[in-house]
Amino acid sequence: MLQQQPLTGNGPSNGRVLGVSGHSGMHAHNSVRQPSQHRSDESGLEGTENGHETRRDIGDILQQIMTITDQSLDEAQAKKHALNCHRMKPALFSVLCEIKEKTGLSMRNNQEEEPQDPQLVRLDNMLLAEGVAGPEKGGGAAAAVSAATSSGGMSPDSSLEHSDYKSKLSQIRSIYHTELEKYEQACTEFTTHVMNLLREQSRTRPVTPREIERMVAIIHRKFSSIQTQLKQSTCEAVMILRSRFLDARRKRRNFSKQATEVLNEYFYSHLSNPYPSEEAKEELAKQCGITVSQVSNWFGNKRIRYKKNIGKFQEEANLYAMKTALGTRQGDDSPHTPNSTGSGSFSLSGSADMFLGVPSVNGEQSAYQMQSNGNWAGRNSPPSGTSPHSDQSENSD
DNA sequence: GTTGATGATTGTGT
DNA sequence: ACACAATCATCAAC
Repeated sequence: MLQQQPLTGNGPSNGRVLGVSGHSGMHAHNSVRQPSQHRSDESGLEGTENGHETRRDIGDILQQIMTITDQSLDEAQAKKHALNCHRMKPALFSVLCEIKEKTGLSMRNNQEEEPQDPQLVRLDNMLLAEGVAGPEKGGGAAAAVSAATSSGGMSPDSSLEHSDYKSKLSQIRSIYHTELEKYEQACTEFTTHVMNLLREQSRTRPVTPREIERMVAIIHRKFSSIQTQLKQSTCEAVMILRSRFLDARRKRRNFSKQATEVLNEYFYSHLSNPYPSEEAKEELAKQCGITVSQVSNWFGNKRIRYKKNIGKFQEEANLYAMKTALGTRQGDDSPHTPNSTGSGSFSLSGSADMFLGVPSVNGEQSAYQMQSNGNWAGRNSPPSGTSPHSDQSENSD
């Protein structure tokens, strides 16, 4: 790039070689003019000096630029001013522009506007959904809470947990916003600083608006990657919080005694085919104050556990069979039962009654409720269509 | 603290 | 989509 010119050590008298007025360029080590050269043969760019002279002149300027950082602030400022006023400056500037154009093109190809990072979009969406990002006091948190608890019955202390959750969430939220603000502020400050620098530099070297733009974009990219990290850790914090407070599995609540009773009554009174239809599930859910999916879960668990250890459930089965039998004889004293036993074309005859007189504990007696393969009889028929609640008067009141 | 009960989740099969 | 089976995580009694 820059070829160092041989220094002649000719002394301060050559200081005005740059044609710089006043005090600048007076130092010996900056004077590179050869004594053998005559000013008269100068031609070249301005047409007043010859080629040799011009080249050396350029060399002088470049040399001065190179050494400008070694000088004191005042000296450097003075030199800068001198350089700006130098007659060669426009020419040098245009050369620099040309070089820049060439290198700039290759750089530009490398980094055209990249598509938005999908991960960042996901993070943003999540933070928005959780109520961390987005408008203040948004319904996000509440929505998240309700979404998380929709699968389970609202327990009495749920509101207390929610307030705890909310306070923790808002804590995260405020930290997130503070940090974000800090980053943004730092980004703005740094951008301004860099832009000022570039503007300053544009006096001595070509700095295109596009270059400034690119520099700003680079800065923003860097800062946004930091912001992404912030978002990521915020998301993690929210997830942990959620799992801690809202995971239904963690906050399992036993169903009320009454609800369990209703479910058990249905189960044992439909033991031959304990697969409630969708409507029956809805009805049971309503009666128990739980969701349909909880009813499904309960029946799923009950079937499997009953099947695994019929003996253990024998007593319970007898109890509910008795209840059901009593209920049918004396009228319905258990208003919550699906009450399918009354005209049970299918249920009672095949289930509840039998328990009253089948004491065998090892479970073999139940083979006639279940098929030999362990499946319930009727399981293969369409579950909902053949549901034993066909005759039940669900809206008994 | 241990243990059995229980509601929920997950993976698999149909 | 639903059921089953295994498993997890919590509750509740001791």
